[in-house]
Amino acid sequence: MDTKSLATLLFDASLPTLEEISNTYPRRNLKEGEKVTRMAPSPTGFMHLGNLYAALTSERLAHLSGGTFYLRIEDTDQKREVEGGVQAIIDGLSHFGLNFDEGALVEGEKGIYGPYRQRQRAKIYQAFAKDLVEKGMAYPCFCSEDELSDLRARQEAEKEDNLGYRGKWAKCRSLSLEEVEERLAKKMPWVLRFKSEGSIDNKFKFTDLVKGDLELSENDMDVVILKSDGIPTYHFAHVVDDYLMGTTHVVRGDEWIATLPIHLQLYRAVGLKAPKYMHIAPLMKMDGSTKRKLSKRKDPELALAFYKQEGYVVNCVMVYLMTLLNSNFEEWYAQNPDKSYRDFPFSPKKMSVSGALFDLVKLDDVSKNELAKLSNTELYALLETYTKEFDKEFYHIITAQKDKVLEILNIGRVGPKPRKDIAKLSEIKDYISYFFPELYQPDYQFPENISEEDRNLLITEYKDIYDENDTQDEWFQKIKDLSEKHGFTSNMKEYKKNPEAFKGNVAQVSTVLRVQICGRQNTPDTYEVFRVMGNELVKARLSL
RNA sequence: GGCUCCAUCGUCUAAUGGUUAGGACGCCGCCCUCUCAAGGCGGCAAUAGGGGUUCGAAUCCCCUUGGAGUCACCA
Repeated sequence: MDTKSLATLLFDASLPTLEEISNTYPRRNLKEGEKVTRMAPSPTGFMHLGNLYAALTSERLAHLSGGTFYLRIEDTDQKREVEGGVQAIIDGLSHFGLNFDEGALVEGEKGIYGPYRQRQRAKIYQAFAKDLVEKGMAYPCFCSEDELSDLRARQEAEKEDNLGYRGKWAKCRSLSLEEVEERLAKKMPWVLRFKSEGSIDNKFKFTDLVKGDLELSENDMDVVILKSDGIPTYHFAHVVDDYLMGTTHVVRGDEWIATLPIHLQLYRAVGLKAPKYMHIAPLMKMDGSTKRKLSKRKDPELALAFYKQEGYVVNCVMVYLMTLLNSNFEEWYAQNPDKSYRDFPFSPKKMSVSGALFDLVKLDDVSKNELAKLSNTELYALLETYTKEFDKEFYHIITAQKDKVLEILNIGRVGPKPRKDIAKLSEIKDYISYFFPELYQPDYQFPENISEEDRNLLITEYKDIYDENDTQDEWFQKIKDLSEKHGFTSNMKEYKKNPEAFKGNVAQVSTVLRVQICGRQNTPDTYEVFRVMGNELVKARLSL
């Protein structure tokens, strides 16, 4: 077979030479230990927590080493592409604080290793493919979809363990130059297949930075490297791009381990050095009684957009993801509560080899702790941004009374043990609604052991004695006095010993006042609440 | 089904052949307390099963079972 002629037959003469290509893509000049990683999504317009998790791993690895994190768009499958998909990816990640040093932008791109959109790199892949054809390592295949499914059917009938276009089944392997010419003349569509010399019986060892030592079989399938539209498959594009763009560490989901032998084989064939690999375990989710990896199609509630909409604060989500990423992060963070997750000495060695279940309850706990660290002004700023996008009504209310809202958010926030009762921004509206007449929806559930008569008496008398200038001690003394006056003890210990001796206790009296004024049974410290609420509103709500 | 990987409380995990199998979340109880949240103290809760190797196994080996992933002109 005259492979040079075959190559000329198949490819445009205007393709750049490999030398020209390597001149356009200089090797990166990296310092010792400096890493270059990338995120390489297909622009399907949908990102979920699992994508963010993988992106965070890549980003941390690069930036902790002083290296580069870039974005490459894998748009080789036009069918799956969604309008605005690139925008969704970039917006999603930048919302969560992950920024790219180079690569695709919504419009255009930055960096000298572009284009960063694979479809625009068609000629580059074709040049490498042509070279493989010339070397006799790739060949055109004219098999139709029907022929391929026939092939699979025959293999299954023969109880073949390894299905696929390989060895003796690869009939286009043996096409002569004339036969190829003839089919080309008939305008038959073709794909380019890599001619595998590997054998499934040959095992080799491979060291993955996360998974450790793996024993894999050589690939023996003649995989498609260029599709009939001249665009490469993932396998080929990955090999070419990650070399040319100088990726040092490929971080990707462990579903790629199965095809790793293909990639290593292709690297050898094109004569380029393979990067290091980190195959990370995917985030899992409970589906009925079994767990499975997060899916774009099945788990819309895990979309990044969903978390934003729910008001999960970026830093909280990131801290939670870090706890999943490195088992020793939590301990480190507990000892360094004032540091950013970005300061954590993340290590691939500490990554889990099997997939972790995504735990919303734990995320809430992490979030409450994080939000408790914020000042009232910081929390207000987050709330303002959030409500502006997702709750216009509330946005107008809080911006019109910003000082009041700041005071409300400050209740129980200062001091060594700040309240931890907010997990996400969407909860704040209900949490503080009773301060605002326009949101107030009282639910009057009074203590059942206090008669309506006593209750009304307590409320009416309290209205007369409440003074917003009282200190906390004076304030509470008044409530105690009021309680005692009507037969409710202010001594909780006494009450516990002998509840029958009293009508009730001061806690119940306080609850009456809380419910009457706040319209609910649970609030922060009512002294603070009443004070922030203001004399006028407190007195108004005490008016029966 | 073939191949690859994985297996410690419900969940995330620690324990590099010698620990009383540790922590965190959740749950339960008690304390504190004007309610709630927080906080403090305590409790429930795990080495999938079976064989080896060894003075000694969660840890090393084998088998079984279970789980995940993958077998496209998708990535």
